[in-house]
Amino acid sequence: MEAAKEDRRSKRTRQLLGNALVELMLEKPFDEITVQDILDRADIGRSTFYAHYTDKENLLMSEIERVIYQLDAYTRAVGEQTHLLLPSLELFRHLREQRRLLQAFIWGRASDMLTRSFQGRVSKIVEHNLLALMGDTVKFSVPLSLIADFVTATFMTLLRWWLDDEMRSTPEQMDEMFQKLVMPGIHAFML
Amino acid sequence: MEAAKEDRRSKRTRQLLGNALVELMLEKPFDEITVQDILDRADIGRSTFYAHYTDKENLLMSEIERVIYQLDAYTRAVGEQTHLLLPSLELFRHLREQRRLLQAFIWGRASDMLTRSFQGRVSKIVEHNLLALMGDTVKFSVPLSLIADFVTATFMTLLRWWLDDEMRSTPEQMDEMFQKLVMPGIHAFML
DNA sequence: TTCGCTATCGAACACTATGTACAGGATACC
DNA sequence: GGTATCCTGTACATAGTGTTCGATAGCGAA
Repeated sequence: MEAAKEDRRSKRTRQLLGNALVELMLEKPFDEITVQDILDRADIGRSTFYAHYTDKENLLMSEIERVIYQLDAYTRAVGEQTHLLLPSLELFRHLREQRRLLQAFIWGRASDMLTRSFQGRVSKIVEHNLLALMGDTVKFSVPLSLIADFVTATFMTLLRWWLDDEMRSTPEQMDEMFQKLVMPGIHAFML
Repeated sequence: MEAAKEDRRSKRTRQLLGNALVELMLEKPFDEITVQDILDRADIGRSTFYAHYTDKENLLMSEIERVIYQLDAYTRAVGEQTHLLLPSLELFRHLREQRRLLQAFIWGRASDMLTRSFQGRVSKIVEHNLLALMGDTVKFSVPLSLIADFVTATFMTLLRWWLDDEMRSTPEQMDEMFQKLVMPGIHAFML
């Protein structure tokens, strides 16, 4: 929406730094990675790094935001489907393309930060769809936020399991498992 | 079972350091806590710290292990109850007593490490009970490890939600929610 | 192509935290 | 009371962080 004009050099630098971090996170945990490591890998000068980011953490966050943004754009492109709590099939399909990136976060022990952002985003979708889905006719005997957390956590669990299993299952199979695990539990709380 | 004889001084030192860390984690995230902070809070000399622990992380881990150990001892005392996947009611009761400690881990952003250890321990219980519960008569259409992960993740989600909600619900209510959320989903995968 | 602007470079620097070493004093154990 | 063990305080080497600045190179617009 803004920053339409970014200097080629800046863009290049940011990309190099981001890629370097991801590569390194495939090799060792995030907090064992030093700024110097990133600099060497990206072949970028020290002062340049600090011209773009305040921190290692700052760089990590900006990478996370990129993932979330793409995920967001994707779900928006897919359109609203209020017949489901989550467009889970589409999400699994989309995330399969991001395997390398997701793996980096998990190997790099930065999965909790990813999960946190993820959780925030996915929870919103779930709450929104939950409301739209049932108008005012259906109520729950527990807080919506808890339902949303449950749905999200299950999704994340499946995602992690999928990655550990080297993504052998198809997105369709993952989606089926997800629906089967999650929906019956939720129905138990409808009034 | 071993190390029955530990010098009073050592024990005291370890306790002071552990408590100091927990106190500090109630105030700020773990990786913003410096060894010096811990030393000041515990009023312990620098070299003494390194005589006991190699690291900040090392100290954290030993605190986590203490929690897990207690949890383990508790569930063992409660006895095996194979009519359930998890002695969840007992766990909720037990964990209510540990509120301060749990809160420290969550506020201190060290919840992922706690969760990891927790997950490992709880998953074993679940897998064990799952097998004992159904002998060879019942099979699942998905790997047991996935079921275990699902159960554990849901438990952890409820636990986190409970803490965020300042533990307003009773252990009994928590247990009921847990059972309702988890069991229907699992039945869907029984063959 | 030229010109002005901005990003990058690299080296130097101050600062903070880490982990180690050691000698002298205190405390626990038997 | 004697001895082993732990604690203390200081000093030090090392490593990583974040900043500064003058020089250089690359960009984009006229």
